[in-house]
Parts: sequence; structure tokens; C-alpha cells
Amino acid sequence: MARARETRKKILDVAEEAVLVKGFDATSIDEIVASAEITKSGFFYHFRDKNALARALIERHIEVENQLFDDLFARARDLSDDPLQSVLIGLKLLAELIENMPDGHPGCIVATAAYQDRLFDSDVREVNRRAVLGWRRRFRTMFDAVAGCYPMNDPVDLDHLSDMVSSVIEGGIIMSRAVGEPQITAQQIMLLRSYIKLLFSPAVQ
Amino acid sequence: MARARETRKKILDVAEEAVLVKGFDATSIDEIVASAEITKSGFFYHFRDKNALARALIERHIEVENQLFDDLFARARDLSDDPLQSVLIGLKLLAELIENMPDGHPGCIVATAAYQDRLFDSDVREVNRRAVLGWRRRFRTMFDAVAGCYPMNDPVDLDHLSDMVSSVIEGGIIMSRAVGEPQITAQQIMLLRSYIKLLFSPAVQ
DNA sequence: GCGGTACTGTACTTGCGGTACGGTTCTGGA
DNA sequence: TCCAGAACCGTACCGCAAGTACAGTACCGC
Repeated sequence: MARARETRKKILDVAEEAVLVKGFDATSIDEIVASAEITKSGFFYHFRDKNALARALIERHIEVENQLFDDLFARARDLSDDPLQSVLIGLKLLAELIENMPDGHPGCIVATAAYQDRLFDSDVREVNRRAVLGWRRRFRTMFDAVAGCYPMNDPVDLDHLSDMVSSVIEGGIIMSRAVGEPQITAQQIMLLRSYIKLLFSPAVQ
Repeated sequence: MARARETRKKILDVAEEAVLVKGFDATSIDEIVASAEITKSGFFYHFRDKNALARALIERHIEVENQLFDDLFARARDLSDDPLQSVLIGLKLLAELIENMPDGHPGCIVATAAYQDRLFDSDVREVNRRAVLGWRRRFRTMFDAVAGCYPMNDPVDLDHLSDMVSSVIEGGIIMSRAVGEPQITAQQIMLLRSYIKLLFSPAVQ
């Protein structure tokens, strides 16, 4: 039981590392079992197929990411009582976090899933969908609080604005990968921060 | 000669359609040759391997996209002499264009390449890189013109701002795919437009 | 020490990318 | 009109990765 959990974790660990570096389909099961020091039979004992691995990988990844967001924006709220300021601080912390990752952001598994649609079954896509909608709700709550204190300098939909956080992060990751400039993602987040600042700041500063 | 070009075009056409729907690796060569009504031998006569197909696909896609951007922003410049206004008009036209596509944006091959890194050789990645850097230069020119007329309400790097256009588009495509809401990409572009408006507008409107 | 959990080992099937190579059809130019 | 080369076709094959099947085995709590 405890042993099974450990093995499963080891599989997910080595798989996650490989997938973030090379992509999902470029990571073979043979390779995973070699790194995890088990056999192919052992792998299929824990996962029905590669789809099940993908699903577990996404679910775990999303959990970790949510925890990270929770901590980060909780800290940001600690640093300021003002909703706008705490959002701005949170985004700044996020940008710094991503910037300080050695080889840039490890990449987001969600995007991989979105772009390799037919590679995964509907179950995987549904997990992915829920995660993104969860982010929308998360940021929507924050922007609602901000909009409660400050008038908007340009009337925009707050759901769309919430989506923009995820959108800019995902887009930034793609850009940094495409041109090989790891700092791009952090830069893009800072631009989003600039937008939010201009959108809600009563006086242009 | 002319026959060869036609066959090659047909291969690229059917491949592009399949790739945009299912992803690159989920599209088999057997499937492509069946749709193009040729044989496997015929396929490999035109392309050394699947990498060569990917490269040709990306190159063609980028050309078409550049042409589209050229036309769109040329039209935007026709509609207003003011650099800021023409950028805002261009983005609005772009958002409308994407919104009016039947099943949302067909998806961007560049992102696929960026996320399936190891699937492609360095040649393909280089083509991809040049395309993204080309977009940076394109939008940088436009923002330089805007910054020449209007002071910025928040001092940001214009290269980063130029990247944000591509970034928001790519991120928007991912988001719309992930949650199955095709209109997201257009919404995100409109938010970018809102940012640029606030960033350069002398008076908050 | 017994039964289930957690695997190992071996052998096999299927599908895809890619190779090899001889044969065939079409086409433009001397 | 004929012929060289370009543009394919047909078939057979290889290697790799996903996945199946199934018998055997080590460990672990009761």
C-alpha cells in the first residue's frame, strides 16, 4: 500500500520531468520505467495506459499550481489591505518567482493537453477544462474586490480580465520557448500588472 | 514541374487541415497520403521525412499570416492617420476576424512547434523562432510610431509590449481550446486593445 | 503461513515512421 | 517523334513504441 504509493509517485516524478523537457508524446514508457527503475508490467499495473498517466500528471500539476497561487496571493494580501495593491503585489511576486526559475518556467502541462487534443481522451480534457475555469473563478474574486473599491477607467468584462491572467502566462510560456528567451513570461506578467494598474488607478501615476 | 507543385500543395493542404484539428503527431502519413490521393512513395518523394513536412507547413503558415497582418494593418492605417488610432483599429479588425471564424481560430501551428520541441529538429525550431521575432519587429515599428506621438502613462519596454500581441493571441487560442469557448481569443485581443488605449491615451476616457 | 498486493519476465500484436528499390507514367525539349 | 528525366506507384521490409497476455514471484499484514 505505502509501497505502491511510493512507486506511483516515482513514476509521476520521472514522467513529469521528462514531459516538461521533451513533451508528452516524445516521452516513451520504456524511458519512464527505466528512470523509475521498474518494469513495463509495473507501469501498467499503476496506469491503464498513457492517457491515465497524462490525467494523473495534469491533476497533480494543477493541485501544486493551485497551492502555489494560494500561498502567493495570501502573502500578497498580507502585505497590503488594499485589494488593488495586493493584486499588483501578487503579480509582481509571481513574475519574480517565474524569473528565478533556472531555465525559465518549466512549461505548463495544461497547454500541452490543449494542443494535443486528440492525443488524450475526453476525461483528460475535462480535467484540463475544470482547472482553467477554476483559475477564472480565482482571479474573478480578486478583481471583484478591486472593482468594489476603484472605478474602472475602461469598462471591461471581469471574467475576460480574469482569463487574461492565465492567457498571458500561457502565451508568455509559448513565446519564451519559441524564441529561447526565458525572461519573456515574467515580462508579460509585468505588462499585465501595468494594465491592471492603469485600469483601476484613479490618478495616472 | 507544375504537376509536382500541385501535388505538393495538395499534401500541404490536407496535412494543414488535419494538423490544426488533431495536432501534428496525431496526424499519420498514411492518413495524409490517403486524403491527398497519392501513395506513401509519392509523399516521400516530396518530403524527406515528417520534419520536412512540419517545416514546410510552418513556413507556409507564417507567410499567410504575415500577409494577413500586412493587409489588416494597412487597412487600419487607411482608416486613420493617427498611429494610436490605427493600432486600435487594427486590433479591433483582428478581433473581429478571429471572432467570425466558424469554429474559433483554427489554432496556431507555431505554438504546436514550441510545445513539441523534441519532436522537431533544430531547423524547424529556427524557422519558428524567426517568425516570432518577425512579429516583434512588426509591432515594434507600430508602437514606436505611437510612442512618437503620445507619452506613455506607464513606462514599459516597447519590445515587451510588441511581444504581448503575439503572447495574448497564442494564450487566447490555448484558453479557448482548453475550455471550449471560441470567443475567448477575440476577447483577449480586445483587452490588449484596452491596455494600449489606457497606456497612450492622454485623457482617461 | 496464507492470501492478497505489488510487482517481474517473456513473448507477442499492432500501428507508425521510414527505407529500399524496381517498375511505370507523364512531360517538355531536341 | 522520341527519349531523358521528373513524378510518381507497389511492395516488401525494418525498428520502435504502445499496449496485451499471462504465468511466476517477492513482500507484507493478519
